[in-house]
This record gives sequence, structure tokens and C-alpha cells, in this order.
Amino acid sequence: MSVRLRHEAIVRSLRRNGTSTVANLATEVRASRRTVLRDISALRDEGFVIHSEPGRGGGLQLDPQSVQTTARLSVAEVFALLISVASMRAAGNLPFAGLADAGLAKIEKALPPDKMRDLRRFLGCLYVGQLSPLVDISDREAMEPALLPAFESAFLQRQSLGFQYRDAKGSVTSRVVEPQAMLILPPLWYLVAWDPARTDFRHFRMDRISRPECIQGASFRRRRVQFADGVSPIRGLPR
Amino acid sequence: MSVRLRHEAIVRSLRRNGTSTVANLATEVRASRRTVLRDISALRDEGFVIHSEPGRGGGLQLDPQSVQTTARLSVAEVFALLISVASMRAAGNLPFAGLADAGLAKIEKALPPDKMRDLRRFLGCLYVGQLSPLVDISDREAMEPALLPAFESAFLQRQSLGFQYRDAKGSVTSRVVEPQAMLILPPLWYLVAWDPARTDFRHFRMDRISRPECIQGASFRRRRVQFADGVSPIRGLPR
DNA sequence: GCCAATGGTGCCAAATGTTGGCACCATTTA
DNA sequence: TAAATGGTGCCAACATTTGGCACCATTGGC
Repeated sequence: MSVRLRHEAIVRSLRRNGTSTVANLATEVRASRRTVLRDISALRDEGFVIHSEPGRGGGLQLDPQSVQTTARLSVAEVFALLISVASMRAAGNLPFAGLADAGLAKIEKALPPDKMRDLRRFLGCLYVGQLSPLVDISDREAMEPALLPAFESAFLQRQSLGFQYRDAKGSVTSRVVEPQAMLILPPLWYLVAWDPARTDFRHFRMDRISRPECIQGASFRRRRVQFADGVSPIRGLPR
Repeated sequence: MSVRLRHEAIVRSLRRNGTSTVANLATEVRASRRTVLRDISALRDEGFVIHSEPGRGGGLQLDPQSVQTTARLSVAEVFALLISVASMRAAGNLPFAGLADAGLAKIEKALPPDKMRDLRRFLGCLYVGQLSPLVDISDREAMEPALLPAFESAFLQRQSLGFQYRDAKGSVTSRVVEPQAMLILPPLWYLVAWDPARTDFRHFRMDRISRPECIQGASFRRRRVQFADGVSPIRGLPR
């Protein structure tokens, strides 16, 4: 049984029975407990709201409303979203552009046929250049695709982030920092983080970060990152 | 790229372009010819009706009525969309950014509460700069917000567009043109249009257009705007 | 306090599925 | 005929999924 079919089977079972347990579902779809738990997690990522409660009398419950939350967007809105993603891709932010694309794909799929026709006519008029002739990106590498998942958990769970950093001179250092903010100044992206080893804030150019990994352990506190009013945060950023 | 994403990309491409070839799709989704053929076969199994014809002039064509699904986005996807819109706003494309924002608002509204919480935590870590230090936009004005609605009807209904244009020297002329395409070369946007008064194509920098208005009346025909393969369309654009 | 049932996570080796070449075929149009 | 196209079979390299295991946290009943 393919992953997709199993996911559908799980949703159907939850919808039919109202509530169930991981062990039950595992028997039903003929997969292991572990696999069902992984599936549940995947379904939640896809937007299904599945309530769960550990302990006796608990179990899994599918929120029936979660399945029907379709956003109705106008053609122009979808078009504007498409453009923004296309611009971002053109600016070189491939990992994020890929993710945004995946989201857009879902939106487009939900678009009724007549709106789709309008969108096609719009798109026929659109060309997006690969490079901006005014931006010097000659010394710039692509951001690592692995950055996104690592950042996601680091930011959401406030965990320290370890990585290799290569500065403007080319020397590489190993860092473990507490991520505080992302700073986007197109076409460059920066990570603003507290460096415990240096007891100070540091800025890191994202495209110079490699081998990111989330450090499991005690979560740190948020620190205030403030830019004084009217003062550009650009000064002092790594070139 | 996962199988699922590739399938979606293929469906989207077929929907957008109406027709395509295996070789084209393979390039687009960065997979081999063989893989695309397998994907097509899988999509057909899933219920997509894809017409195909071998030989010159043939190609693949997706029956538009074949599938309907609902959109369910993950937090990361919404986040990526938010970032792309934010970047676009930072690059100065205010009218479109506003529209994209409106679309995103609808999506966010459809997001279940717990995902919304995650998203907010993400957003708390995000600052988007107003200017790129590497891009010289000193001589560039903002695009008029009125441009978008006028363009929407002009493009969709193929109506002529009238506006005031200020060239690089500062002299202002009144134009009535037939919009053919938009060309985005960040950070500048261009309107590619047929100018009947000059019986030729003209490029207009969007930020130099003011007082746009849609001319009600007979709709014009689309003209082919083609860039030769490998030839940059940048040459000859207004500075 | 203790226990069993439950959801949840990390890890790893084995099983399974995917991918991209390659050769080859059939059809169509110039 | 030649070139472009869709389509199939095969297979080794590669990537992903799976299930088992140990373990943790929470819950409710005894």
C-alpha cells in the first residue's frame, strides 16, 4: 500500500469512527505503530487538524472542519503571489522559492477552471529575468537547502543552531549560536543571533552558512533585537 | 524534488501552458525524460486525462475538467509565501505586494489556530529591510497603485491602455498602446506594448508611467513577443 | 504511588521504491 | 527519408520508507 493510499485510509477511518487509537489504525491499514505515527504527523503538516491525548481514554480525533477550509482567492491575487515567488526565485532564494511554489501549486489546483483560464492569460504576459543586471551577485553562493528545516526547528523551539561559517576572507569557523531574527535585505539574507561564546550579537550572511544543525537541549530565551528608529541596520553587516 | 511535488509541477505546467512536450517538462522539473513519462502514466492512473500525440506538432495536453481538489497549506509553505511577498515589497513593488497580501490574508484566515500560532512565532523572527544596499534605485520612483487595476482589465480584456510617460530625459508624452507583456528584471518592471502611432513595439519602465486608464472599445489582437534563444531582452530597454 | 494504556521521538538496518541511462519501437510531419 | 515526438522494457545506482526497539511524557484508575 502506497503512502498516499495509507494517508487516505487513515483520514477515512477517523472520519467514519470519529475517534481511534494509533494501535487500531495500525491494524486497520496493516502498518506498524511507528509508521502510523509518522503518517499522522505528515497529515498534520498537510493541514488536517487531528486532536490527540495521551493516557487512558484518550485517542485520536479528526477535526471535521479542518478538511473544508478552502481559501477562495481572486485571479489577480494568485497572480500577485506567483509574481512574488517568481521574483524571489529570480533573486536566488531557491530553497524558499521551492517551498512557496509547493504552496502555490495547491492553491492553483483548487482554482476553478474558468479562473484558471484567466490566470493563463495573465501568465502569458509575464517574463521573469534570471538575474538582475543591477545586482552584483558574483561572489554569492546559493543558500543550502538544509537551512530551512534546521531554521524552522531552531526558531520554533528556540534551540541553538550549530554551523560552519566562512567569513569574507574565506576562513571557516564553527559556531553555536542562539538564532534571534532573520534579516532580509535583498538580495542578501542574514541571520541575527546571540553568540554565547562572544557574549554579543553577531550577523551571519546566510549564503555563507553550511552544515547547519539544530542542537538539542535546553531552549534559550528570546533577546530583544532592536533597531533604533531611522537607523539602518545595514551598517556593520558582513560584506 | 519529491514525486508528489513533481506531479504537481507537471500538472501545473500543463494547465498553464495548455500543451507541452515530454522533453520540455523534463527540463522544467529537472528530471529525466523517462521519469516524466512514468509520471504522466501515474497521473493518468490517478484520473488526470492527458491527451498525447506522437510526432511533430504533437505534444501533451491536459483535459482541464479532469481534477478538483482543495488547498491545504503547511505552515512552512505559508511562511515561504509571506517571505516572498515581503521581499517583493522590500524591492519596491508596492501595488502587487498589496494584492498578494490580500490573498495571503485569506489563506491565513483558513489556517487552523494552532498553525496560526506557529506562524506567528515564525513571523516574530522576521525583519525585511526597506532597501537593498547593493541595488541602485536612487533614480527610481514607486509604481502607481492605480497601475494594477488598469493593467488587469487591459490584459484580460485586451483593451488599449492610455497613460503619461516620462522618459529618461524627463520629457513627458501621452501614449495609447496595446499591452502585450510584462517584463520583470528585478528591481525594474517593464511594459512591453505595441504602439499603433509608431507601428512598432515599445518598452516602458513601469515606474515612469502615470495616470493609466483603460480605453473602452474594440479589443486588439495579441502579437507575438519573442526573445531569440539565449538573447537577453535587456538590450534596448529604457534606462 | 504505581501501573497500564496511550501519544510521541530518535535511531538504525533492512526492505522497498525511485531514478536515469540505454536501446528500441511506432507515429507523424516536413 | 529524417527528425521530432510519445512510449516500453530493463537494470544498476541511489533514495526513501518501514518496522522494530528503546525510551519519554501524560493520563486515569487502582
